[in-house]
Amino acid sequence: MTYSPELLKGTLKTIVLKLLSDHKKMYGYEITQKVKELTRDKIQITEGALYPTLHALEADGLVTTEVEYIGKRVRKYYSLSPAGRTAGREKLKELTNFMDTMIALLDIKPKMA
Amino acid sequence: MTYSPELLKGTLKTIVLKLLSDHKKMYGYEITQKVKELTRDKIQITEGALYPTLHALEADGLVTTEVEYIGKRVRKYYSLSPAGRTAGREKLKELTNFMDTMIALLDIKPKMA
DNA sequence: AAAGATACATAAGAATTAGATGTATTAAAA
DNA sequence: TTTTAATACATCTAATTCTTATGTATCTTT
Repeated sequence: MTYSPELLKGTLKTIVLKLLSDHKKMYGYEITQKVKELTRDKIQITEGALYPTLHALEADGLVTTEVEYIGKRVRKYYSLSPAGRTAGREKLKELTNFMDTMIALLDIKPKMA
Repeated sequence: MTYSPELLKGTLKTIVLKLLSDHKKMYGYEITQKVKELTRDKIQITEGALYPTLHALEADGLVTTEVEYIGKRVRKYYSLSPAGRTAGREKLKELTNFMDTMIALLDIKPKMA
C-alpha cells in the first residue's frame, strides 16, 4: 500500500458494502483483488483485515453467505441483505460528507473521475 | 462529531500540520476551536486526542513550542519547524491522493468549495 | 517437483482515538 | 456573590481497527 495505513481505517466496511452493492455476490479473495484492480494497486486489502470485517458484517445481519465448492476448494460468497443495502448507502453518504468536510477544512482539490 | 469516529483516524496529524502551516503559531485549545469553526461543528477534535498528537509531533521535531502566560494561565504555543512544514506538505499530498483513489473506487462525487 | 496463486481463517500486537478524569484560571450569569 | 460555563493544560484506560505473522489446503503453471 502506498498510503499510510491509518488512512484506510474506518473505510473498509464502506468499501466492502459498496462492492457488494455492485456485484450481487463476491467471495473474500475476489474482493481483495477487485480493490487492488480498481485502485491500480494503491489500496491492498489484507486478508487479516477483510475476514474479520466480513464476519462482523454477517453477525450484524448486513450480509448473507453461501458456500460453494470449486472442486474440493471451498468458496464462500457474500451478498448484501436488505439491511446491508441500506447500511451501505448510509455509509457511502457519510464518507462522502466527511470528505467534503475534509476538502473544505484542508482546502484541497481532489480530481474527480 | 457527526461522523463515525474511525474516519478521522489517520487524519489528525495532517489537520494539525495544515492549520499550523496557515497560522504561524497556535495553542491546543485554539486548534480544537478552529477545527470546530471551519467544519461547522462537524469535526470535533477532542483534547484527549490532540495533546498526545501535539506531543508526538514535538518529539518528532515537527513542531516547536513556546510557553506564554496570560495572567496566571499557561498557554503553550506550537509552531511548525522546517521539517514540519515539509512533512505537512507531504501529508496533505498523500491525503489528497488517497481521496482521489477512494473517490474513484467508490464512484462518489464530492462537491468542492 | 516446486513454486506461485487461490482461498479460507485466526491471533498477537501496534496504533490511534474516544471518553473520563483531573487541575486551575477567568468570565459571565443567576 | 456564588455558581456555572468557558478557557487551557494534561493524562490514562478502554475500545476499535488494522497489520503482520501464521496456519491449512488446493490448484495451476513451470
